[in-house]
Amino acid sequence: MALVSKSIEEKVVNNFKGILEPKLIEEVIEHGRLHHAREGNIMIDYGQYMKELPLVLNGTIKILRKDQEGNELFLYYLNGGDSCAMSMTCCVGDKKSEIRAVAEDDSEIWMLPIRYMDEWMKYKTWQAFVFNSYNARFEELLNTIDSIAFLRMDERLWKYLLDKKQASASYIITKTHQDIARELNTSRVVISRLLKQLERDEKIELYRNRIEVL
DNA sequence: ACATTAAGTGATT
DNA sequence: AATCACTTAATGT
Repeated sequence: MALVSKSIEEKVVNNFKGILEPKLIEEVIEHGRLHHAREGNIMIDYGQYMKELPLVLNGTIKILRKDQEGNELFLYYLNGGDSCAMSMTCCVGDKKSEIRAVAEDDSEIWMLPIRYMDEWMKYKTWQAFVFNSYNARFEELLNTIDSIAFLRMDERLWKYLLDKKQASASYIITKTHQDIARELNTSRVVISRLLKQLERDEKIELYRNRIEVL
């Protein structure tokens, strides 16, 4: 236990020091377990009950929801140091998940049994963490809503590329036009055309299965 | 060499 | 912005 978990503990500490008080971090380490998600793994699915609260250590988790017609709609990304506000509500209210969480890259997640959600409210830093998680997600959601409601597709696409670049900390995005089209709920042809235009504007470079943001 | 899949494009709505 | 119909390019077998 000692040798193997040492580095894992360090990861937890690194992600949450300054956010959670030392005493609480000890508890977080003691009661959680490491979950290693491979790229493409569905971690939480629609209608599933939440029994653990995920704290993302590294990697990127993509949060999606399904609309009436069954189209998948991208909501936001979770990165290291983030938690999922949706699962916080679900835990407290014993509700089913409204969202699907998919690992965008290989990711490490620290899973905490939900019963500690309540117990740890005695920690001021935990209260703040929960509150801030809500706030951050809420703001991201507003941004996403704005972009759907008010931005034209070319702006949405550009924003998507920048988001994606940010989330993966890389200029290279390995996705097909079809993949992107699905996430933005449009057709591949439209994405191809807009990407071509972005390339003409020298904002990106296009290759097969790969886009480089300049 | 051939098949399959990704991407590019004009025309139409 | 969506769809169709078709072409071209890249990749796998």
